[in-house]
Amino acid sequence: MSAQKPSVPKGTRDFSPIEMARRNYIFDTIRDVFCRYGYQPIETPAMENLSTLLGKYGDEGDRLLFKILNSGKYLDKIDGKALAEKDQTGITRLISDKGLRFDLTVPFARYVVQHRNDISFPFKRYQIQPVWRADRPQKGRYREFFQCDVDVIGSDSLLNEVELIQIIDDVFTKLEINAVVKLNNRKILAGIAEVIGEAENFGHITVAIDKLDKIGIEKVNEEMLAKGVSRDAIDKLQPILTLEGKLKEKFPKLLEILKDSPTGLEGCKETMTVMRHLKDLGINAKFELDLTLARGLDYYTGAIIEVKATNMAMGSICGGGRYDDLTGVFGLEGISGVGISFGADRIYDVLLEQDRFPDAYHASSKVMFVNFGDEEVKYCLPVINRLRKAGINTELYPDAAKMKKQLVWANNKGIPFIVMAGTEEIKNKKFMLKDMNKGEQEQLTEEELIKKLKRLSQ
RNA sequence: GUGGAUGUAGCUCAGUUGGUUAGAGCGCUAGAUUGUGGUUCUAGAGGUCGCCGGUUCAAAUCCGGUCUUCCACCCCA
Repeated sequence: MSAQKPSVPKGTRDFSPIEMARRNYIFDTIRDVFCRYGYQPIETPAMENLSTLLGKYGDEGDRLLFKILNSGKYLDKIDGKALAEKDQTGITRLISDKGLRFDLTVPFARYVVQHRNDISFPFKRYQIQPVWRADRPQKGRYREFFQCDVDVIGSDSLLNEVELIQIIDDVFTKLEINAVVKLNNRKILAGIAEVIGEAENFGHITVAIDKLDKIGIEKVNEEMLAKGVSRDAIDKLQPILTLEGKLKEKFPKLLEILKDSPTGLEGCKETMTVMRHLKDLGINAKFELDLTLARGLDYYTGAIIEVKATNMAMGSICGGGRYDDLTGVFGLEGISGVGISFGADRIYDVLLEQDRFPDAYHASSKVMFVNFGDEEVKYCLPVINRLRKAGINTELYPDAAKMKKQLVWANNKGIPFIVMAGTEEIKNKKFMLKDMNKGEQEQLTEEELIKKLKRLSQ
């Protein structure tokens, strides 16, 4: 038997203890903030029916869905004609009816519709789970990654938008990441498309102007022209794209531009209301109106939110927006929701690159007892038990191995304290406590040992 | 899905125009030190050169395919 080289699928990763400690630091921080604002956790299955997922993320999203092959004799359903014509979409529908979830928002909408009778609206939920995308991996882009979603569903109030941005601010303040929150509104974008006379090209226009800071205005114009946007409309768009200045100056200009579009004016008003609240609250993060912020997901209808870490060549670390009709496709009309999603894996990469992980987080147990043999173990075990009951993370090395091996092991594991109890200590009813960082050691009674370690565990 | 780069010891990387026994540092194991780790010294183990095939007397080295990782596009957390 030839040994196969072990590996994990492309774009997926193992997480070792040190990585888990850091990841849990992120999850714990985010979860704490979510709870502080009264959001409640739910979980949904890794897989959903394809009918739930398809058509919610645009064509690109459908392509990136991982599909799960049906069980049983799935080939029986396929006729030779479809195979001969290589009708991939048609065949896929026949052999796969489940897929891995692509995000947490669509499964949440499904959940809300399904459990509508048990939910009292507005419903505030959070959800921290992995999602999967069949994308080609790159820096900060994985095929399996964790999203931390918070959503309010069943409330139109703009206070929800404000609250979500407060949550963003709290999370990144706690994680010590300098973040800038970019805001826009689909209604503003729709209004712009309307006033330049290209309402039907809304999609093409937003996709193109989304790339403005990346490829420049020339290429954006080229792309729009190629997609069938008229020269005249592109000319009209230029002053809007290059709108500069402070918010105070931007909004009056925008209101003037959008004066013939009720939708656009409404989006503008909404964004102004949200920003006014934010200004009054005085949040730490910078926030700005970014008219080029579009976001590809099809279901957004109102506010669009995106967060980037400053000074980092990385995609957004948090994103979201308002969706008015998402539950409608599952048969529950008139329920509007708004939510955001923190990308835990990208936040991890930012924290690692900026060296912002607290050291204390990777510690395992506080103290390890050296194993000298049966007699000594018998002496130590009850004390170890009492240390644990006192809330001190304690472990005993399982084998009576050489002292050196046991100390190296403790050292590698980052255990800060060692207890040695051999014949001498047993005779005196004492314990030798060694501080691994300072190299100092002292003999203590059990009572003193517990007291000291308890103090050091704070 | 499109285009480009990459892969040598557990890790980071050398390796000449194709040539005989593929190296270094770190890590690992043992000893110096039988109850003291993280420093030092000494010794040792560890590689079908990503995988499959081709060219050649001869391939880590050249060619083709494939997979991985990375970069750009697309899109996105």
